[in-house]
Amino acid sequence: MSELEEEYRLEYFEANDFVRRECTECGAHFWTRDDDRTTCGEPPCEDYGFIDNPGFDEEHSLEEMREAFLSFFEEHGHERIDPYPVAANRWRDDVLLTQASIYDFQPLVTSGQTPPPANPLTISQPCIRMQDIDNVGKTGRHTMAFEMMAHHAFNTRDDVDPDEYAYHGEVYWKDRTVEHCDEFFESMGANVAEMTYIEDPWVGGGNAGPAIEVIYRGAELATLVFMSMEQDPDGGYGMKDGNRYSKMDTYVVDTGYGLERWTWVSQGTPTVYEAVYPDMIAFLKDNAGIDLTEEEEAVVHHAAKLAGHMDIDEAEDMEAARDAIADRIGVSAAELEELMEPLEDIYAVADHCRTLAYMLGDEIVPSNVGTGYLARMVLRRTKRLVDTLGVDAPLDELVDMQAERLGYENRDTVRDIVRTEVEKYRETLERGSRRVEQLAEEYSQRDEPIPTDELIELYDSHGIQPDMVEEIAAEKGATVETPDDFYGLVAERHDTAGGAAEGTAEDERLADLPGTDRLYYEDQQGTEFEAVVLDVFEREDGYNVVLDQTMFYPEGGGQPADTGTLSSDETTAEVTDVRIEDGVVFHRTDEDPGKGDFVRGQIDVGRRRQLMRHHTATHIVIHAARQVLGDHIRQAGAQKGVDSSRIDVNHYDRISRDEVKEIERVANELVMENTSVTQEWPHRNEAEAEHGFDLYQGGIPPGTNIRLIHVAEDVQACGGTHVERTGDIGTVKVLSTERVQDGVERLTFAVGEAAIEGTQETEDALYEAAEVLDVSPQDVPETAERFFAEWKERGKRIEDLKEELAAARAKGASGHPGGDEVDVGDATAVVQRLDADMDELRATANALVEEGTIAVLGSGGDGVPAGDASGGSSDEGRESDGAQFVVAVPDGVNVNAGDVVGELARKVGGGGGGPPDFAQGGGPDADALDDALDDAPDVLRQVRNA
RNA sequence: GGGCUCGUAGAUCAGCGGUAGAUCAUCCCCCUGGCACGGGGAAGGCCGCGGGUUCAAAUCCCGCCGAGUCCA
Repeated sequence: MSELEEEYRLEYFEANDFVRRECTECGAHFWTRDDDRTTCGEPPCEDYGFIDNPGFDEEHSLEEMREAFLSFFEEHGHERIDPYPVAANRWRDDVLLTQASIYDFQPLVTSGQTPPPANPLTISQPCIRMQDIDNVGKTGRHTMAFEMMAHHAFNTRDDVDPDEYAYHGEVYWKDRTVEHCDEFFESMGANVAEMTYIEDPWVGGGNAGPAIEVIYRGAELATLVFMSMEQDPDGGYGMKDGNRYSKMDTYVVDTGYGLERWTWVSQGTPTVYEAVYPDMIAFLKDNAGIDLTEEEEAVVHHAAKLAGHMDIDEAEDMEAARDAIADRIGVSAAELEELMEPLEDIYAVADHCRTLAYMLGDEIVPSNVGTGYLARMVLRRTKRLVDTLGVDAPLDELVDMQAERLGYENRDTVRDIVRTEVEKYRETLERGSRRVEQLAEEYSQRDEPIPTDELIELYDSHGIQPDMVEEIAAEKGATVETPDDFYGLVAERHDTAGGAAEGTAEDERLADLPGTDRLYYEDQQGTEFEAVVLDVFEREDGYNVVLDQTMFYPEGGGQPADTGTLSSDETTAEVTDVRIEDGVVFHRTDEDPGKGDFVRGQIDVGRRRQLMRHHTATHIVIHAARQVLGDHIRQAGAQKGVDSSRIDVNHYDRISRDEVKEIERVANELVMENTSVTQEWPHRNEAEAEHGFDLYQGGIPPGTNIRLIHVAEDVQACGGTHVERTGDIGTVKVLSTERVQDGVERLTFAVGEAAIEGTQETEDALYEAAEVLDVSPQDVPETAERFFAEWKERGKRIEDLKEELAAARAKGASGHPGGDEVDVGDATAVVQRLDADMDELRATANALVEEGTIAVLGSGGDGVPAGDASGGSSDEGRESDGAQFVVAVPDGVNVNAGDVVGELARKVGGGGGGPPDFAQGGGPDADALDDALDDAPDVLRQVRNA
């Protein structure tokens, strides 16, 4: 059936008397030494056979197992490699977390562009698989964090050019891989006669190949993948994903041995967790006060054994599985649940804490983006579990237990981050529950369930899970119906089609061009050069010029392109932009310098110098930020400029003013030391071995050799141009900090002249403010504070006075002067023009109503003279800002104030309205104000009659 | 990177075009032998900032700043 069948006929199998069988249960093909075997051995075809019956010579801890594996492969010609971080986005941009050891070598090594750090190699790689999060603790075998033990060999076919790839020839392939695996497990004391090798072709990430699952006593101990094909519509192999594949020039041995699995198998405990985290589980049980009787212990043990070999990979099967298990043990499902749930939570907590230790230990900073978001999710979930269990140890302590076990050195920072995060979560929960309580009260009063869209809103915008809503709502007597497809509905809200980027096709002439010689690396200070024009491409707004060599730096690594000129004997062309594609540098010019001609290149020195200063300064600022804020500081993005540059760094808190000052101090210290800035091109594996992945602050360059820039003890892989000595930077000034995402802080800074200018600008603002206040700059804060306080006080005083004035006016008005008193049926009204602002009008109207009269007040302006005290604009006086009315009606008088205002406002070309007892309005035509007021008595009577 | 929500009194929030409010906290008074409670009153607001629309903006629209949250 499989087109790969031939691939599995290994000499090793033949030589060792293996037979190929088809599983009578699932139909899979497998290889075994046991002639009588009929099934493949993998659950559900067969039960776990190692629980209470350890599968190896002796019990081993995780540490012992790891060492046994690594030293076995060392003894068999492999070099032991240090693990990579779990944050895979440190060396690749297509994934967030390391999910397998092969991730360490994708895509540059597996494609042959970069040599592996050793060949063959063996490694113990910490991995995190978030997709298993719901199963952790429940199935007995799923963990989110695990170590993948592996041996890898990177091969190229003999018939390819030895120089085409970064490694050449075959190290070993399928036979040796299976042999190693077989021998390793035999050396651990496994009974190899019980082992089966299942044929299970592998497909993933555009690659594919034959693969073998290694099964022992029902447990999958290893997967041996032979990555050798790539997706190709015309390929000769059809794989299970429905695509066609063809053979590649490179072929890679990718093995994965689950360290936790075989530690478990060696111990034969009911669950993997008890084998892997015995200490932490004991601690948590003790802390949560879980003390089972012997009888209960027996039930749990029995249930765990059953759960282990039931196929419950999906969370929704969980309940059915639990029922079935309860049935088989002979207890009620409810009893079993009560017994099992706390234990499951404890298992999950232990696993999650290890996950967090990996993430935070590898310097992931919690945030609402990227890996930081994943870390936050895990942390919050763990916190919920810990609270449910009633464990009173703080979470940072629990995570620290794992961080200590894993040997991390930044444990204090990790604890600090956990504490900060827990506090943030507490605040979110508090905010959230207040919100839910309110909603719950509202809906319980109306006797309605809380609607689904409210639920979605609560989750999507406020991070509150439906089960939490249910809990709080129940307390308030409200009901909630969470739809089954809740998370689907949330996803729908996010369903917006993203536009696909359009690719641009380049001329085929391009392919023939040689890579441009880049003089800016040889001589970073150089500004003039001579070159031959190899080709010129006409573009809409100019020309793309390709030279044999250039000193122009193309945009890259956050450093903008150089500008300048290319001149021949006849013309001088302005270079406005420079780009690099596949090693070819394109100079965008306004004129055609002529193909085949000699040109003299001249780059804009001032611009370049400033860019170089900023680039070197970027390294210095990162370095300083690291020293001040902690080792977790890492560049999350950068943009250099002429006037200022910015870098984004991961940090779990806002950067305080004091920290900014300290960063400036440390940075400028480096500048004043005036140490030389050096570059080197070491082999990447040596560079990585010596400096680690922190080299790659600004992205991962391909190639065997990489360029390193040293500034004092700071080392970064970097393709940019730099000054010769740190003193050339002059000075570094941090202009501002902003929070660009949660967990990502942006530092904007300037160097050299730009730093001085930046400081001067700030000073100017201060001096101007000082001048306005007529005090010395030092006194500005205090004075501003005093003025602001006085200003507020005056505002209040004016309010009070207006009210007093209004009351006095009202009294006066009823004694006639200033206003006309009109009889409107059984009430009297005062109609009055009063050029004052709205507040004053309202106050007066209120005072009149107090006196028992209807108030109809009109204003043609606020009565304040045009302009202000400094009044310069007397040329036109002040344009009238229109007419305003306030109409107020006392209780019990049958006049609708809104109608009156509406009618009056219409006469001045505007509108108005308001409640029946107090309405406001106005219009632009102030000249018609008096006429409108004259008509007011009629309007009042009309409205009354209506 | 994208979506959504929120910035109003010291705190928590209501108001969502028409006179800025409630509760708690604060201060004063009453009740009591004293305290808690209770009752009465007062003080406390650039309604985040800046534009726009409108006769009128806390309220509608746009931009910025700040905070939160979900997804990749």
